Amino acid sequence: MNADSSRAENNAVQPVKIDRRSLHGEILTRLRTMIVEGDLAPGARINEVEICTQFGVSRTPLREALRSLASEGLVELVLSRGAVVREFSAKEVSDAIAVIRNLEEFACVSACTQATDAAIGEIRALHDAMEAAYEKGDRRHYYNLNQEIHTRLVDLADNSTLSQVHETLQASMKRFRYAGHEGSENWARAVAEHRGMIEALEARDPDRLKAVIGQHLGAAWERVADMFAATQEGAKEKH
Amino acid sequence: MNADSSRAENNAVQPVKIDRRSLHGEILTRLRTMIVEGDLAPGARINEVEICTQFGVSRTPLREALRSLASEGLVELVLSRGAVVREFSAKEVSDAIAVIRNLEEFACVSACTQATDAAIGEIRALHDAMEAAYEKGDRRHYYNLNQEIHTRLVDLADNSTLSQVHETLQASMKRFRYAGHEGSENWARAVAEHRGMIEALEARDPDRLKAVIGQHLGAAWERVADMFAATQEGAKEKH
DNA sequence: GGATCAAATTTTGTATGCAATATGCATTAC
DNA sequence: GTAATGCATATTGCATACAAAATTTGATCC
Repeated sequence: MNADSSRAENNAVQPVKIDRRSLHGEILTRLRTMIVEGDLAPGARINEVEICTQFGVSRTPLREALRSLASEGLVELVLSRGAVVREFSAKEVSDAIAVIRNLEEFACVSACTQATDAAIGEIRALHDAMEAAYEKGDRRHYYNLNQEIHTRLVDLADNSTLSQVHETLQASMKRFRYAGHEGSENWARAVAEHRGMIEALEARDPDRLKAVIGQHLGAAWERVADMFAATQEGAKEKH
Repeated sequence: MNADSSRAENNAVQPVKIDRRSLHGEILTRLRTMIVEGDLAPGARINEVEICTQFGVSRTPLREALRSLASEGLVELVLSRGAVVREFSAKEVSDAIAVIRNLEEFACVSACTQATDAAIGEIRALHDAMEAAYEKGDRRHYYNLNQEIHTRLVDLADNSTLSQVHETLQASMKRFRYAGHEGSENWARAVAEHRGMIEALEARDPDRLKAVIGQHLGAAWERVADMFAATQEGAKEKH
């Protein structure tokens, strides 16, 4: 493959840096993914030794990663009882989505005025890839591209604080985004909204972009609200 | 009711709720204060054993606290080189203040529509106390009340995510807020702006409140920008 | 059968120990 | 005098050890 030759070229120009990642950083990433993707159920207690043996590390770096996750709001720390995967109430999800929406709307203005054509082109490419994933019914790929598009859009505003806060919140809400796309008509609508987004961005029309994004995330919450309502009925039945 | 009196009695009889705080939580709070108030200089490396002996604890809970601070953005972790107090460039401060401003403007609408009179009254009381501190020239007290007012204003929106993100960002920028009030005319202007804020809030006029807050935080950045410019000249002289 | 309570077990929180990496310093070569 | 090299020290990252707290178990009583 080409990869080899290009790697060789890179070697000549820029000698390969040795990957030096810390264990707690690695664990942090893996745990975050596990929580966000639902491998660890909300409300579940995290048993340290269990995860440790699973990951093949000691408790020290794991605990360090758990503190970071607590700061991110993905787990709660209870004294003498360890870490618990955070549960979100309907209101908490609604509130978080409202903040995400506000941040994305805020990003619109700078994005439309100061983004380069190249950067917008990249997002368009991601969007097209996402539509392709939708056509194929490849949910996982679709979700990742969807998330990436929102991240990139915010990045266009060139505000590191904004990007970072948005990224953290988006990650903590990923679970619910997934849920909000259940049902083919919901999914179709979400794709259509996204198409409107990319078009408004290409037109560099901040007001239109704001409106589309606002609608998109407003609708996202409604879809999730339905899910919460359904879940609560299930809970009632249990009672 | 009995509950009240017995609670009061309990307070007398059981003065101290047995300290059930974790060490790392305690350390986290103390370190955060030290960084935010400038006891630890930006760019300074944090020597673990030094802080440990100072606090009388072992390295484990300290390191856990450092991970949390890293997630909050107050320190940076460099592999094999430990934690460094985060330095903010002028752009980073500007960006962060812009996000804070956006969040506070977002809070205005809900605050004006759904806050109770009592809650607004409490903020008015804080404001009056802050003005008193200003008259007395009590900077420390003034700053704390100032910060508290912004926190409470955001809390009025009753959005826990919003409150939490705002609190974290505000804390990380506290240092610069302090700096922005240097010079008596700057200080006086800031107080006047705050007076406009509380009046708009009492009038429950979201648009006016938004405008005043926007102006207040816009001005805050300008004051800080001056400081950064001055600092850079100092740096140039060193060169 | 169910409730109660104490011992046994598990799990967490903190301290300490050890190996790997970084830093500072002296020595050498030029 | 300066740059480069090797060695001693300091500091970090992770693993382990141990004490305190929580949870489970099971024996006892009603």
